Amino acid sequence: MKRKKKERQDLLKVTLEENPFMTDEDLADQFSVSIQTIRLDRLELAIPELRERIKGVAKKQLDDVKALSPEEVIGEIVDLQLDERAISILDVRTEHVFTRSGIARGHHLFAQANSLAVAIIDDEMALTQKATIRFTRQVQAGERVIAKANITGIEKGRTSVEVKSYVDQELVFSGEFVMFRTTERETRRRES
Amino acid sequence: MKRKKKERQDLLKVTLEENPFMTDEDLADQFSVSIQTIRLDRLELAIPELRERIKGVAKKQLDDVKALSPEEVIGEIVDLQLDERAISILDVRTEHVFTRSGIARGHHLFAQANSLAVAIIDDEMALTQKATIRFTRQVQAGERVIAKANITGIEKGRTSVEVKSYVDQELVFSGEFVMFRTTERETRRRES
DNA sequence: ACTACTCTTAGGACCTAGTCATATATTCAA
DNA sequence: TTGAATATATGACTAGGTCCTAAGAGTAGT
Repeated sequence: MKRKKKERQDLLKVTLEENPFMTDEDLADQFSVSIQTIRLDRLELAIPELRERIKGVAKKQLDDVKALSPEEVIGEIVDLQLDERAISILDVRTEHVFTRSGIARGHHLFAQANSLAVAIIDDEMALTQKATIRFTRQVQAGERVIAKANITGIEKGRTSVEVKSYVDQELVFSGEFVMFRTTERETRRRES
Repeated sequence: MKRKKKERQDLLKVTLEENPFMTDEDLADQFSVSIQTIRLDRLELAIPELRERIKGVAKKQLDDVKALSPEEVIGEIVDLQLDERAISILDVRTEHVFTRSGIARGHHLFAQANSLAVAIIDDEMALTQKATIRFTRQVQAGERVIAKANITGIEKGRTSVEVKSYVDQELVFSGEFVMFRTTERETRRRES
């Protein structure tokens, strides 16, 4: 019965995915096999023991606290022509998506676009003043989003940037950003 | 030396808060006392052992994922009337701001507003389809942003949400979100 | 100086949820 | 029926604790 083992292991995998807190004993009970069999299964599937499992989950949790954006830019900038155009890449991973649907949360796509709009500005500082955005297609985990920004207009203190994001040539996001720029003569130096 | 013990225990507490992964042995080394002393300290402070600690952290993580609201949302929701209004609070900290200027990056304010717009929807799933946003005032680290969302219109499959964010009564952000909603008749149940 | 007290350290028995290695039993398919 | 795959059993060992008892160290009051 080759199928029996395979079946059990598949089930074991998903079972532990949605409830990592089960001991080998619990699992043995559930699948009506011996503890040793469960251990062998885990070994074959390279699933760590309970303690390591929950340690992993806990570590992730702690990382998530920092989450959203330690770096200055969301996504990796691969091309940058100041005051002209810029391109960045964002690999959508599980932490970017809704757990239920697997669809990327809007604010990550926005964050990528917004970061790019900031980066493209050739000035000391750039802030988003206004934006009109459109999410045209859902993005799943595992997909790579390429955002392309272009300057569409420069007036004194104000710059318009258009950002279009694609997954495989397909438009998933577009936005029109109005950026505010200053030349570092802002109200600064307020130590308190 | 009554202070010595108290001091150590206080330190122990904060140490474990920011790094729950330390064993008693690690802690004993750090404080140059015996393991037994650490155990006594934990006992007095009612701090559980390593395994229970990380189990707690991990459980929280998993709950958050399941709960859909708390951690899926940027900012803490303090009021929620489904399909009516919602309020969330975001404390802007150093990781949210540009290191140069100390001004909050737009996408965090957007993320808070977007999250709130998602949370307010009384349906299985909600996605942002379109948004027009405006950053009306810069937000510094240390400030508390209160976002208020109101439903402004519901049609079948589409809901308009208005979000206004304030720091001390002062408007810092406003946005008009068009949300897409579905009722969980998604492709699910694929055992393989 | 002696006692009283808190604090600290030490030791042993036990626990859980494993590890690894070895041996035996069961099952199935050729 | 025999051999390979699969399953189970057993024993020795581990980390990171628990709980309990006992004893030493430091300090204060009388």
